Amino acid sequence: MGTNIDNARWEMIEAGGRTCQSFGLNPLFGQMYMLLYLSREPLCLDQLAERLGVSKASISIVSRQLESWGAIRRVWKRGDRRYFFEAEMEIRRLIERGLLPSIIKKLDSARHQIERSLSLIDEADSEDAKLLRDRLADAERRRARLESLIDNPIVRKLL
Amino acid sequence: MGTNIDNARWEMIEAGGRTCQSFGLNPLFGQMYMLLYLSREPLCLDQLAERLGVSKASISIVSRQLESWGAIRRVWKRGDRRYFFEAEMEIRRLIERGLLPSIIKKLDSARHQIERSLSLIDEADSEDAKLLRDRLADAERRRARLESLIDNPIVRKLL
DNA sequence: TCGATCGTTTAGAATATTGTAAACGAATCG
DNA sequence: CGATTCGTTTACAATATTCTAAACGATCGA
Repeated sequence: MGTNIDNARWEMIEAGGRTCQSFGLNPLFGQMYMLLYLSREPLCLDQLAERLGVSKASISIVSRQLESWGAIRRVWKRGDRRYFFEAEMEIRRLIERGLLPSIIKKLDSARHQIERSLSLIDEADSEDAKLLRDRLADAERRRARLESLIDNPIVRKLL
Repeated sequence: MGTNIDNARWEMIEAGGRTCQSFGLNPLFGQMYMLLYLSREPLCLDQLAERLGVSKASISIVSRQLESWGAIRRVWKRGDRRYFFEAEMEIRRLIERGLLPSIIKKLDSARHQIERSLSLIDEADSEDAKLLRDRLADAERRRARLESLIDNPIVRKLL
């Protein structure tokens, strides 16, 4: 009956890959996270490569990216030179360390761009300039609303 | 002083492209939406192609995708065979028609996959099966939480 | 110190995405 | 009706992404 378990696990891994792909990411991100998420124990690079059927080089690159997002963690076993990866199980930490910082960064860069474009037309007084100013102000209102949504304590709690 | 206005607009268009790119999307989506968002009047395919410096074929494909997401709208001028596009200015509508449906679809497909994997190991009773069941149940809890977050009236209002 | 193991880097192959020109069908107008 | 305009489709070129094998440096143990 091991086959059914393997199938169930593998389908989840594939689904994780497809989900990542649908967000424009390398499917390996989702596959690797899911494999670790469903694994009893942490896995080393070679195990990850073997089970996902890709080279160790890919695993090396993708795993460091996943780690930088806080989605997986590096752990050591004493007396073993290798290191192992385990999935971050606390979704809150994953969101707070990985997702939110990147969104906040984008929102910040958007604010900078809007301000910069506004300053470029500071002295202009044409109809076109007025329209552009209006639209940029509107965009800034949208942007600020999103920002406050993220900071909202109620929303934070729900995450 | 038309140059400064053009610069301000073009920088916003480029920023829109970069934002889309950072989400793994074709930059043209962001560029095109931003161009329409900052435009006084709706623009036709040829105008979009000319102003963004790409072929009409690309515009044709990308515009229909944007339209299907509810990000832009098709409008007609009487006595003109061409049709024109304008940006959807109501961010709420954009979220409700474009973003949320796609998220809901993903959450739904995730639920299906979890259920399917659970049913595959229905009869299994090994330690591995138990662990997998636990993890899948945990994943389902996460998923359901996200779903309820989207449905939460407080959150809906904030959007 | 030598050989083995481990993780990383790199050069380039394989693949997927994106963009174009040209062909096309449909609608419009003289 | 032709001729023209408009949007779409298609075949293919350009580009970007993803993956691998091989080389590499570091570390450990014999």
